[in-house]
Amino acid sequence: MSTPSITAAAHVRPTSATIADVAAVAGVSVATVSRALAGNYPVAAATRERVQHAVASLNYVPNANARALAGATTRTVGIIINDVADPFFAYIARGVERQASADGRLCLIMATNGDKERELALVDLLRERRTDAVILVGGASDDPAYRKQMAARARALDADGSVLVLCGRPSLGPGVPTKMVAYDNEGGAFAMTDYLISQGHRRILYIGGPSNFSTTASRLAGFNRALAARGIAEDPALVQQGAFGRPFGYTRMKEILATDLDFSAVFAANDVVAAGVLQALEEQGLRVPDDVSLVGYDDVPMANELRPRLTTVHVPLEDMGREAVRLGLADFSHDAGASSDDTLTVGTHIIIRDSVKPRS
Amino acid sequence: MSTPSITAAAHVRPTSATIADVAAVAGVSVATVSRALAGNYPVAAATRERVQHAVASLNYVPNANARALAGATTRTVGIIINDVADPFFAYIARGVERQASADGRLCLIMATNGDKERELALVDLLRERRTDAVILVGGASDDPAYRKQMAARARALDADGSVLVLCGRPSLGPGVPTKMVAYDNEGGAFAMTDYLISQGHRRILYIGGPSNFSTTASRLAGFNRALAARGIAEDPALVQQGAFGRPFGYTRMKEILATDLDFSAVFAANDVVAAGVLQALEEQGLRVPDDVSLVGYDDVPMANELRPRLTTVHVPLEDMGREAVRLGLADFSHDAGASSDDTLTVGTHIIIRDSVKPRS
DNA sequence: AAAATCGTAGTAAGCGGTTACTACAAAATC
DNA sequence: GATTTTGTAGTAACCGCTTACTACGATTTT
Repeated sequence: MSTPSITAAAHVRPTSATIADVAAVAGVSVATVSRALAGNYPVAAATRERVQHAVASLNYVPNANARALAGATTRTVGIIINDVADPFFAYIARGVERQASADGRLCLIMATNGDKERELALVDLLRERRTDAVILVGGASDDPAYRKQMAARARALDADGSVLVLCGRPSLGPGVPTKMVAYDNEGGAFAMTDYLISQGHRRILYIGGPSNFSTTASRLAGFNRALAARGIAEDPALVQQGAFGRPFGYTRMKEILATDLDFSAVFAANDVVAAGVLQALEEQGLRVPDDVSLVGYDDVPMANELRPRLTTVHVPLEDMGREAVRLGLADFSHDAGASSDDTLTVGTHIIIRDSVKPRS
Repeated sequence: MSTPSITAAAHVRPTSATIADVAAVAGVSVATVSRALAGNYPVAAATRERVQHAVASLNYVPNANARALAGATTRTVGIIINDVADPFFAYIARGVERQASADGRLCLIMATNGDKERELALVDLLRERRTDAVILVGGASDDPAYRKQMAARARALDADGSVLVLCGRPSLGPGVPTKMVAYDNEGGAFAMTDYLISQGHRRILYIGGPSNFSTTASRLAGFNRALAARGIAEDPALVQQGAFGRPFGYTRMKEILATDLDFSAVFAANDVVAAGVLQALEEQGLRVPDDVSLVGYDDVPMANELRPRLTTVHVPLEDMGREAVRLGLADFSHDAGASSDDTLTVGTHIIIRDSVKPRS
């Protein structure tokens, strides 16, 4: 780097100017510097100016770690998602970052890649950081052992004066101290399925999403409820679970096309799966929507770039992220007494584009 | 939350167990607890076990802020990007998160939304946090005042024992202590332009990217060099700068189509702009690639979902993020003496898909 | 003019860790 | 048996800030 040390010099970690240095230069006490900078205590104008000069001349910035240790907050929120580059998570993360930033917070982000053990470990890492809130995003496993462990962490965070916010995932059970921002997975799936049925489709293939995963379960529940409401029997062959992700949609659709399964529409568990399904269909010479209708879920930007443009369920991802932060920081807000609600549900609605046609 | 306080109770900030609590429970000194946990100093097996029991029973996790204050590192890297949800940045961020995580670091992420004042402020915020490295991603303004200010921050970070890593943006000048991971913008644009020319295109419209922005400048330079190499004169009317982003591509293309400008191919400054251009072309009844050829830059996943699938320049975004972290943490690695190189350039190459046809 | 009030600034006790230095049995060496 | 070495563990001094408490000259009040 810029300052090559003399060969014989012992390794000395370079350190920045401290508040004591500023105090020395300004000729005041450290308390005065702290106050001049914080502005929460009267300091004479002339003194304040001397301090500011010293700060500038030393290129001083306060040490946030020391500040966090002495003060009451780290001014940080943590967010745990599946994958930083997956648009579903990225849009929620954008909302989190924007709201956190608006609240003067910085944002620690980390990815689990779908590994629930790792998720637990990451929550612990965030607990070490003493973040003001930790936000857990996206569907969760329903494994009881895992749920128990996560509940324990929720209690620990609560005891530490932090909050665990669940964003788009189910409750950890009654009495477990968490806040939640939920969205209507079941209702969105119901509405979409009902729409497909209204277009004359009766054999609808539901594809994607891990089984025993909260998001999948809700969407599937809405799907089945819509079927039942219209008096259509469930057919296990028409429900193909497995994973989220484009490759899954592509591969599983290919496999199905190799069988003689009969269906006129496909409900993909999310838009990304739908993209994979679309490719498989295309490669088989099947046209969407003329030969088969296709819908997705989430309404990520890609849905609008696919051809045909994908009919899907809109989920206000960025808003969810914002709300998660609001909920998490509610205790820090001005009127600390005001008890905000602990859970908030955002709505979903279907967006009709070009990928569905009435069954001929 | 879970433990509603009794109405009259004074507000007491809940605090977590400390190392002193653990020491008391285990019946040892705090030093012993610290050592048992760090494992960098011999502790009798029996003692270690008592400590571990105490830790478990108290649900103790060490306070990372205190640790950072007393120790030498925060085990954190900071990354500053334009937009969390933009795939270009999201993929780089994914690389950063993954490598940081592999190195036992957490990742502070923040977005500038393209505001360079904000970018400067964010670097200061990161300096306060004493992160091990701060990574600045994406093209930068060439405004001299801005560059001067950023250079000052690079020096400050260096003096603090941190590093400023520039990822995909030009140097701040000789002597400014930074590390860099660069990619060959100029070369990629040259190769792509040359390819278009080889397909018979001579009037190529270059569209998108802010002027006086490093990324645009390099891509445009490659574009012009390819033209020159083939003896084609530059035509100012064929260079349409302005911004990145889908809306810009759409709007500007619409405007151009309202004129009688002649061109047979469009080189969009990036894939997202290309998506907007594609829509404008479509709406005008122009078919790609039959009526006009279209190419992009970056090779984000969306490029492969467009129809026609977009021919574009591949940039190894995730790798760039990983390398930025490697470079930034190089001083922390095992053999601290080994001076790794301060700058690294990753290659780009063109990906031929379906959006270009030879000019008829 | 004495007393009370006000505006400013300093002193020092934490916050929760790490680690250099010291202490002291038990084991090894002479 | 006396001395040195070794293995463990304790003491206490930081790291860089915030803030309760104290101090004190200048105004006001009585």
